[in-house]
Amino acid sequence: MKEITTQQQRVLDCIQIYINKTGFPPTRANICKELGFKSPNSAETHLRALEKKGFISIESGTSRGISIINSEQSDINDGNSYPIIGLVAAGSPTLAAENIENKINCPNDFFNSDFDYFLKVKGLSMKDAGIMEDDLVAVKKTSDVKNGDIIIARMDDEVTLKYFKRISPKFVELVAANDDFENIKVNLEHQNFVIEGK
Amino acid sequence: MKEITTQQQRVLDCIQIYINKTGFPPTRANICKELGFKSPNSAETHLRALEKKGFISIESGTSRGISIINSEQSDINDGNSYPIIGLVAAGSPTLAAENIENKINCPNDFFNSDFDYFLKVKGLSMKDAGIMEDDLVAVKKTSDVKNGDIIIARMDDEVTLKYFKRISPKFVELVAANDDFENIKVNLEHQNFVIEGK
DNA sequence: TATTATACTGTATATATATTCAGTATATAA
DNA sequence: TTATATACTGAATATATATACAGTATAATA
Repeated sequence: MKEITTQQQRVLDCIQIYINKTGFPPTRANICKELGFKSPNSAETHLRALEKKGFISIESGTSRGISIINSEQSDINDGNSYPIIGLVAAGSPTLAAENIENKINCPNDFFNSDFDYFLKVKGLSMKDAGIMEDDLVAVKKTSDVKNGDIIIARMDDEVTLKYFKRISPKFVELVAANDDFENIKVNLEHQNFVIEGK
Repeated sequence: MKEITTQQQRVLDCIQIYINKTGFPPTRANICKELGFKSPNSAETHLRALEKKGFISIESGTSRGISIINSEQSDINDGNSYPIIGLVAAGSPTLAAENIENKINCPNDFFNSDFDYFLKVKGLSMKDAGIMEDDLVAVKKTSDVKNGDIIIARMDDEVTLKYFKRISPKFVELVAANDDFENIKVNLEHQNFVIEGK
């Protein structure tokens, strides 16, 4: 996705607003009126540029045949959509937009409601807790965890989903809910997150 | 909102599907092609009827100027949205549209994927299984259950969420995951459903 | 019985709309 | 310096599209 100019952004916003307001995309003339252009070709060239850069797609020969490609771009978080994040590879920043696989739309008064995003599970270390590969877990960003919580733990550059067990003020054990996996004892120099299960 | 005929419903569905697929509403000709009509006026008259009944609004003189008024009404299950159903009152039909509280939108390749709807939990009888009040459980319509499954059971006019335990070919015990609740032994004259967790 | 709503085919047409062509101007990159 | 991208005006045109008009037929109302 290439850079977008301020004018192109205005046109893109205009399209989104028009769709939100009317239910269907604008014509070239509509865009001109909204943004004060005096020639339909002004809109046309902007649309071509936006299409070339991948922000919209234009159905040729079709009136109002504009559709916005990446809805994430124009996504205002209204509290009902949560990002789904794949378990990231070594060292990657967790919440960088690149790792967002998808968005899930939830009425936010359901579930226990207090979570920030979904995480897609890789591996079967939590099998016996009913959490399987590719399941989604609702994750809340926090470091306030207690024994028995299922947590997302990051150690150096590895991310895992385990039960939390504090052994001493300085040591913590991460317990897998699958006998095939070993438990891990760790010192305390990592971030971690609480979780609500699938 | 007046009654809708089956043909008008087909047209309404067609509009919704077209919008989902393309991002903009169909023309009269588009509708004709989708539904096999041979005259644009067939679509036109249905659109007028739908407008008169309040299902859509039509912007006069505007190409593709159709917008659907109550998006709940025209909801086709495209595989990505599941109804959320409140625990119904005594004896009510479970899947009647009236009981659908809301819809949740999920990419259907997530979760264990094989379920039909969400059910909102009332009461705390499954507390110790991590299922709290107002949680959503993913429910699959089936009667093929085995011991240890968490099931939705209907007995006469009561709906409950319990562990399933078969005692004998004729008797079944419903076990609550909360010591404050009593287990229930039942004979076999009820429907039941399997479940996937919170 | 007459009327109204539904459910179409078929034709015709005014106009809404996309889209091209011809310019002007500015800034940035090769 | 010669492109290339951006950012417009203004006019022209082919066509996509809404929409009216003329029919036919069936079922439900009044």
